Amino acid sequence: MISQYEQSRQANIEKNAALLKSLGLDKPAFEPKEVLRKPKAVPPRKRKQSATVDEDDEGPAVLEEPPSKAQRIEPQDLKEGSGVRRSSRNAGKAVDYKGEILRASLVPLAYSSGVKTTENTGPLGREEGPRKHNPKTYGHIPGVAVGTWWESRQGCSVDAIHAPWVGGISGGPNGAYSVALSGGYDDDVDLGYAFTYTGSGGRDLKGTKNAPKNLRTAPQSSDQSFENTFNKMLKRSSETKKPVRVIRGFKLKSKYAPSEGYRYDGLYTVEKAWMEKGLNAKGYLVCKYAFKRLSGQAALPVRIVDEEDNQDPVTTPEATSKSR
DNA sequence: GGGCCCGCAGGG
DNA sequence: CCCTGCGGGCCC
Repeated sequence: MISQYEQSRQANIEKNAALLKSLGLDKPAFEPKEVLRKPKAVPPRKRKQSATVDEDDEGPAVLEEPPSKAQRIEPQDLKEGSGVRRSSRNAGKAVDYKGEILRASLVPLAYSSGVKTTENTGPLGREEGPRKHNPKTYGHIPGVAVGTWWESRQGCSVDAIHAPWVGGISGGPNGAYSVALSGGYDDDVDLGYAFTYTGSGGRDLKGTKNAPKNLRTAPQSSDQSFENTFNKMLKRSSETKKPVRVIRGFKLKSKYAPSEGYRYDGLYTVEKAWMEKGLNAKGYLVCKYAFKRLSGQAALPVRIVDEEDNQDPVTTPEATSKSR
């Protein structure tokens, strides 16, 4: 039987999906010529028109794509790995179990997740060190290709793709610079080329005086609003239509989520901002946004969860079996 | 698995 | 300085 939570979730997902459809975002606005079979000379023109880097345009962001065939990963590997997706910072920690299998099949995993380049490794060969670029800019970051993958949010920050280590939204007066999709809200819909996103705020991070929490994330405990700094920035994005960098994380429940770590998925615009009842016990209001992927970017890798079921609103295997 | 605490980057 | 936030490590 279906839990109450799951029921509400499905209902919200349907509403979000309907909204995307009403905006014409239920299917790609373009035929993914991105799915290049053979790397016949990448048309140099298309990068210029849409995936444009705002104002400054030094070093056209590399839009080269990872080998497309490598998008598949062994289904059994994925299954094995699904229990140990904890961002793989297992160094020095019990390394036994399935983690090793993950490690062993690093190549297909890397492709499914994105590509790790030398550009995003710090001086120690890790995801740390000083920034070379300013994250407070709109559009691509020079030298960071769509599909670039990091083990943790720190790497995204160092490479100026998404500055905050925790926060989902980064931005300024003319709109958001970047957002992170990391499964914080279970009723967001992800179609890859479009998705719905939930704003921030309305969570009780500090607890009470007697029971201080000092958390970084927490359940919804009040309404969100567009007065919230970050929600305001995203709303602004829907007006200015400035491109927003998007990263997807391993916690996201979507077939477009990397199996581990975080991946840069390129530029999107915010097509609409609205409010609705969120997925929480009291039905607190949340700010929602519809994102649309700009054309002419490298194809998104797709997780093969099941040979059959590769439908759109994907729930992870464990999510379906678990009730709340 | 869940709970807790922490550093950190950003915005005001 | 203050506050926040779709992390992450650790301990149980």
